[in-house]
Amino acid sequence: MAFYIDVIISLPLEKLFTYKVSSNESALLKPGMRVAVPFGKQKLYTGVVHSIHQNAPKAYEAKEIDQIIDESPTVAPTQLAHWFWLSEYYMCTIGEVMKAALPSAFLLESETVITKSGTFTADETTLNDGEWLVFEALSHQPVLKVHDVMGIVNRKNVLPLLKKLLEKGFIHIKEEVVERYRPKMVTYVKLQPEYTSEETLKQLLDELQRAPKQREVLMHLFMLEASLKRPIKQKELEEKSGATPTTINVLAEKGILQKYTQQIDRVGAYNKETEPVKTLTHSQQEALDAIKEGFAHQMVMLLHGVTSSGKTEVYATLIEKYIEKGKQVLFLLPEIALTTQLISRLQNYFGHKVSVYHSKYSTNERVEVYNNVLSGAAKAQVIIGARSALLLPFINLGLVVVDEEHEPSYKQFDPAPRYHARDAAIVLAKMHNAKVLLGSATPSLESYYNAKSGKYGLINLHNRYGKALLPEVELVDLKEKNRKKLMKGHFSDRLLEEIEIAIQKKEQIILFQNRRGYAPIVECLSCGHSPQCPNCDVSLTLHQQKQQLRCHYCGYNTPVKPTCMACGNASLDTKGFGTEQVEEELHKLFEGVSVARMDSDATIGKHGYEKIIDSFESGEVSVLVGTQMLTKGLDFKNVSLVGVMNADTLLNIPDFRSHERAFQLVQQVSGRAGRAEKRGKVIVQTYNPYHQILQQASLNKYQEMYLEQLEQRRIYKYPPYYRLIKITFKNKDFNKVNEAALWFQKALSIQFNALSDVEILGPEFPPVARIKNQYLKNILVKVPVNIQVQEVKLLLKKIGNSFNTIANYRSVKCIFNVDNY
DNA sequence: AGCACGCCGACT
DNA sequence: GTCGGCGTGCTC
Repeated sequence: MAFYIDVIISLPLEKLFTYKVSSNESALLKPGMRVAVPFGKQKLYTGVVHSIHQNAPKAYEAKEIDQIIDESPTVAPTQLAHWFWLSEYYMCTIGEVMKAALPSAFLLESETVITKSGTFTADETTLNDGEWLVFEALSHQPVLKVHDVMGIVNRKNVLPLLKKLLEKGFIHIKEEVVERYRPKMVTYVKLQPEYTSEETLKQLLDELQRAPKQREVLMHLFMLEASLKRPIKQKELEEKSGATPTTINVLAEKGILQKYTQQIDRVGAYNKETEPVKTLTHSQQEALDAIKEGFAHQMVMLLHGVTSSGKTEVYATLIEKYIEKGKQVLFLLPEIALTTQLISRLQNYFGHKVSVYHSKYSTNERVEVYNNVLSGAAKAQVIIGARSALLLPFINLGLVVVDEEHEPSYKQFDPAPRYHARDAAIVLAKMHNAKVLLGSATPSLESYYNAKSGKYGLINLHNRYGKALLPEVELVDLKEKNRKKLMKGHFSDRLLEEIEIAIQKKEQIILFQNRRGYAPIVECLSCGHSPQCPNCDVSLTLHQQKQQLRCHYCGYNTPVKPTCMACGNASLDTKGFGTEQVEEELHKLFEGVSVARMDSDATIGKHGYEKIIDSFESGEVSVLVGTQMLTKGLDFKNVSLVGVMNADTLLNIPDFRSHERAFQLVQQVSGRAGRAEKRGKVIVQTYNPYHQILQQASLNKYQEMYLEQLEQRRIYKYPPYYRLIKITFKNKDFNKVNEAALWFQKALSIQFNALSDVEILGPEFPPVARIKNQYLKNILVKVPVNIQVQEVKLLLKKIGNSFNTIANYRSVKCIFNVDNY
């Protein structure tokens, strides 16, 4: 009896691959285990077992697997099912899901290793230059990797060269699989037991009279042991005593010191005291009770709670209940780096039961969290994480909390799978029979609609915590202020007055401008030329501090020149403004007031944000200027004024959600003002003070906004009435993109003639039609909710497949983006 | 995706 | 004349 397994390989390929296994192996294997399999000519890849069966493939002879990697499954059964849902719903391959879900250390790939042939009799004169160089290199180092060879001959395509060398018998080539996860080991030092008595010790120190350095090391070791009363790391000892590793090694060799290593968790355990969750206020308790009651007959609950209403405590109390039941809890956040405050609050409550997971973690750190979740370890009972935490191997999920449910960063855009973490979490929860709590001060239209239509439960929490009042929002008409000459730079008199007041009261200020750099456009007043990115269809943004012109799409940059590059005149001007300019104007207008800037330019490194946040929190900085990232979950007690420098940039984004987003953004930034007893003040500068959305945002009229926007969505055929699938075509050749997109559109309209309710828009160029030298064109497919999207997707796939068979379009990338919002 | 096979231009 | 470019096809 022959046994076979179907295997997922982390490549963008539709199919599963079938391999032969022995009956012994088939007994050992379970779905979700990793196997190393030969794939293609020689490479070994990591595959995940999908199923074990006895159906021999008919069209080909199955290869045998190389080896079984796992003793128990790396992918949990529910997780595997969820992978398939993701790949189907978001129209990507199962391999792409696998690649996203497994930490890269789990994905072993073989590497070609080149060694010198031991018994060569070949004639060296038969070698050409490149071959000679490689051969030479091998006499200096025992092994070479393909990558090294590329460096040596300074060429990319080196495989033919290696093949020649192999044929001539100069080298050996073999494939090696390396385990990439390395447990973190730390070396400790201690005194050998025989020297621990006072007598022997004294004797020892005397003996070392003539080795002062070694003696010094020992003295420091005693001191450290006495003061710290715990094992001493070799690193610590080196630092404290100023000794080199050699000195310590000598002592170890002499049998005086003993070195030993221990495995260390990278994801540090939280070892501070925890404290009980704060007692809930009356309205918080009410909300919590309603949520619990709702969960009795509803899987998803939406908590609509104004900023500062204390949603976190409600979450925490609920989470506690699920921990007590021994369930795993997933807490999703939009962008982890900015939410250190929330994380530390939750860690404060749940201590070592909390693990954090996000994309800034190294692959080794990820492996540890992954394994902890898979084994159901206590320290990973509560997972706080961004989008990708959803892909962890939960085995016993009880609750998912999605905080700031409306945040667009929950949707993954670039590499497939292009999933929405909130939606995918709901599906995952369903598979686990778990509950989902969505929370937001400004719920997304889709979620609110689902709540209103009874698909989700809806809970309102409309009292701010304590006595805090909602801030007063004032809309300032920039048109009028300009006319009356009441502007100083980009500041209106009203904003300046309020800043003055706040500074005098020693209160803090946040200014919001959703654009980085100094100015988005540099323009020559003589000839009208403005510097463009050579790789993208955008103007270069001026960054005054770095004296650079930068492209925000591809990272291209060039030094600022004092004169126009086209006509040579020194008549350069800027258009528009960014955070840098706001910062600069502030310095001029308020001398001696400390200003900090928070945007992705100012926050380099893993802890860049924290530094800025800390200095603002401590009161060191009085004014914080920043982009989007300011709106996310930051709580500052002493902020009394929030200024939105220019709200129009939010309204003019060409997207069907721009109004909803503008409302959310104004509301969210407003929420930063006046958290404690003081009533905050928000100044929104705009050229359209009578714009509905700004009016609604300033008066806190969510309901009104919701109904109005919903009506717009109905009229213009957008979610929640229609589902959207965006198809993007991408190629470096402008004409090819055009032709390909047009072909696809034609094929679509033929297919959907019968189902005339499906709408096809485009092909159209996006606002930025070329990025990194790739031209882009989009087709938007709108599917009314009464039509099965699944069928539409199948049709799209079919068209996509025939598209790929057309030689001329083959090089054009065709990307499906389901729910592209 | 990656990699091999296969057919055309710029160098010895 | 070869080396090496990238278009085409396949991977169990």
